[in-house]
Amino acid sequence: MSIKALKGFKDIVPGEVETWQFIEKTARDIFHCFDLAEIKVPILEKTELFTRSIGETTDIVEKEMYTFIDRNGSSLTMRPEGTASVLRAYIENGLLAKKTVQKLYTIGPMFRHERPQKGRLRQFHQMSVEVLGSDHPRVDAELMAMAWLILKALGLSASLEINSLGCPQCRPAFNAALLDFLHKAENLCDDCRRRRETNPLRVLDCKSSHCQEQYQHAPSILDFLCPGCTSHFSEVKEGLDLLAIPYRVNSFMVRGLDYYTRTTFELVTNDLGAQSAIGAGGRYDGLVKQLGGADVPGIGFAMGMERLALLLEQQGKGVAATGMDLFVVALGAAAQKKGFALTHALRQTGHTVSMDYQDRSLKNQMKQAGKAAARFAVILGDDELSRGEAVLRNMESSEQSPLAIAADMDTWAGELAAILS
RNA sequence: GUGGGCGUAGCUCAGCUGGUGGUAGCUCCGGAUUGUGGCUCCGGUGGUCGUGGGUUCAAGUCCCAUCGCUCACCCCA
Repeated sequence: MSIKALKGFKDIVPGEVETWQFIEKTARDIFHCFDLAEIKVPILEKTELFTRSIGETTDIVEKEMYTFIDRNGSSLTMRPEGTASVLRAYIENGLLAKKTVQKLYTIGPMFRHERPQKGRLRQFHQMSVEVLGSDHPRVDAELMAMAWLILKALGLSASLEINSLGCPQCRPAFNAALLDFLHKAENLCDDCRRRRETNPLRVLDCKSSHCQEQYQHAPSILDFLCPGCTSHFSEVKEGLDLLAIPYRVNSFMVRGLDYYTRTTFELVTNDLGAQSAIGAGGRYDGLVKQLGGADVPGIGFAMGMERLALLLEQQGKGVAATGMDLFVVALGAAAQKKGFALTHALRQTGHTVSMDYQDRSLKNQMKQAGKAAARFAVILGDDELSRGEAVLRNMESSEQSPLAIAADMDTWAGELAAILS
């Protein structure tokens, strides 16, 4: 039995990778428009970084992390999300001192040891954005607008749901009211009874229609927000209105990580099976300080690249590989040598060129040229060579014309390059 | 961690109440066209039926185990 990739780990092969490149390029272009800078951070960190930021009692930390003991005895973890690493880098590199508001993005793999299913892998990829140094509500609105633009540029649509989780000042009162409500509620499902004790906020997210019915009368976090959080939230909404970004307030929306404060949001779709979120994020004003940095507010979000790629493929918007400019068809030993040199010379002019080295039949080489979606073919045979000529074939129109071979290879390549451009 | 579905050629799949693995489609290679791709036609390569046990005269088919994939729960991007 040959060795296979690990469960939940996938190869992204030619034919699929073009769609990924499209997603990444589209996002990078938009990130650039919003003046974000890229930051590349390690995928391996000390375990403590994640337990401190994500929260000890979250599912991620409790049962999903790829954690192992290093040779020197320290506990390391493959990052399950991007924010913690980026904030660590932000603090460690003193980026605060270089710019009061840092807008950063990073793209790369994340690791969570879950059971794989549609749109969910153990190694998955996110494009994530962090804006550090401002708690202005327009930053929140701008970030959501940016996520919205990326989806739009990809030709996808999703609905934006927003909520506010309040701050350490106002959330305790809500938690108390919620707990009180939940303990009075009757006939909660088993999951909700369990969650009521572990993470009361999560209960509101229950999918059981019976539970949801009861939660219609649950206290809303929005009624408990302190004046500061209330006005912040309404300014976020005003910001979205100013940019004409449609959204829906979902006071039941909760996030899976402990560090969120105030604004949270999700971009949701119905087209991904059980998975609905293609992007999500929120504000985390206390987190930088909690990780040992200055008291700097921040907000971020991440988009799941597998999910974006899945949606694009599903909607027939996948991206095909681009064809090559020229395929060199060579017949016979002398022509092979000439073609080999021509191929190299043309590549140096910036064109995509290929040829076959197996000395296959003309028919076969033409077939390869067609399959590679080459725009042109140059046919080099012994007859032509002896006359100092080759044949240039336009693969789409099937028109052919003789092509004089210049004595100097670079000259010839230059002439051909001009035709290709 | 829990539950459902599925493992037959490189890919997509037929294969009935057990009775010799399919002229199956696509791909690949060759030919029709002695030097011209796509379309068509013809031929060819390609299989430990996931693995290991069991039942049987006989197992791709039935039973058990195991591994893998997949969907869903939980949770999440």
